[in-house]
Amino acid sequence: METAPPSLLRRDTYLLAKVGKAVRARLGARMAARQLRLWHMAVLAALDDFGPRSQRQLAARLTLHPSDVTRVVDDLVERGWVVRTRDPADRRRVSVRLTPEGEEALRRLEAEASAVEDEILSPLTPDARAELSTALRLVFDHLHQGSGEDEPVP
Amino acid sequence: METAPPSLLRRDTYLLAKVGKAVRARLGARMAARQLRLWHMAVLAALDDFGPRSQRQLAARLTLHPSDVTRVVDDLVERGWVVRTRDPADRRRVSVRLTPEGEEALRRLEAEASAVEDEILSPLTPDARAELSTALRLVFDHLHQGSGEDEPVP
DNA sequence: CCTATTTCAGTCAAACTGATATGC
DNA sequence: CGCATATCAGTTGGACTGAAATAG
Repeated sequence: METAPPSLLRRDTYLLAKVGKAVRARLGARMAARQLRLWHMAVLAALDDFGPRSQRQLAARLTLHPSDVTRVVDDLVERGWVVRTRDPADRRRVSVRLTPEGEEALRRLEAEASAVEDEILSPLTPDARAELSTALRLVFDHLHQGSGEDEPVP
Repeated sequence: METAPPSLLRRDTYLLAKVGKAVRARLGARMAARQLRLWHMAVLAALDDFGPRSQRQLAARLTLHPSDVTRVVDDLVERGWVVRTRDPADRRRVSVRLTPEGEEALRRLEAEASAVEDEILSPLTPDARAELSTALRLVFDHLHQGSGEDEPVP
């Protein structure tokens, strides 16, 4: 491959954007091989972590639009990986619950994610990889605090 | 904001994808305020680094589709930031050259990129930031070697 | 009445595909 | 003729918007 412009290669913004995109592309390709997308795994993971949730809550947790949660859950229901039930306490809400088959599917998808992770991060020593991990987590957490120019902090 | 599923937060793939997306979104928003997109800056940077190039070469350097290079260069010509000339040696090629105004524009865009970089990476110490930078570069370079299953290497 | 949740239909930009015209 | 380059038109999947239907 022709090398990219050096002035861009020196920019962490460029590298972060490109590496992030590559991660999405590689994991996305593995999901696509199973006729799935990344959001399917995210929804399964959320249900596994949090237990049954309404679609509205899933949307908030995953920063996914509610109208898209509907479609993703449609697919998961069709595969028998989750079940929808009306919440009796508040019949507007649709509670989504993971099935045992859904758990198994999630385990397989997590193995794919681990494989991509190992592949992408293979040039790093274990130490460097651990430091990258903590740095990314710091940066990620910072994104969702009032730090940006958009949200005021109480 | 509601916190994301812990099992995803532990994944470097998730963090990389999300941070990368945030970088693109923030820088993209600043570019949009100038009626530009990220590719406009990338093309300017490539011309500044490499000197005049054909559109085909720009596409290869930036991993951008040739048909999209045409449109991006259209915009840049309209602003007087680049000029198109037929290559006399091979009249199929369109040589694109940066103008002085284009250089000035690039300097301004680079300042925006630096601002986003500082904002995003602000939770890191200078040492941690330097290590992140080298780690990202290692990972990025590794992406474009035969390691992936997608790209054949000549 | 007003708000919350889900769902559906439509929009919009980004990335890619295909076809064409031109020149090597 | 084959192949490369640039351009144009069209397609596709992702993320968002707006409105309707139902329930609190």
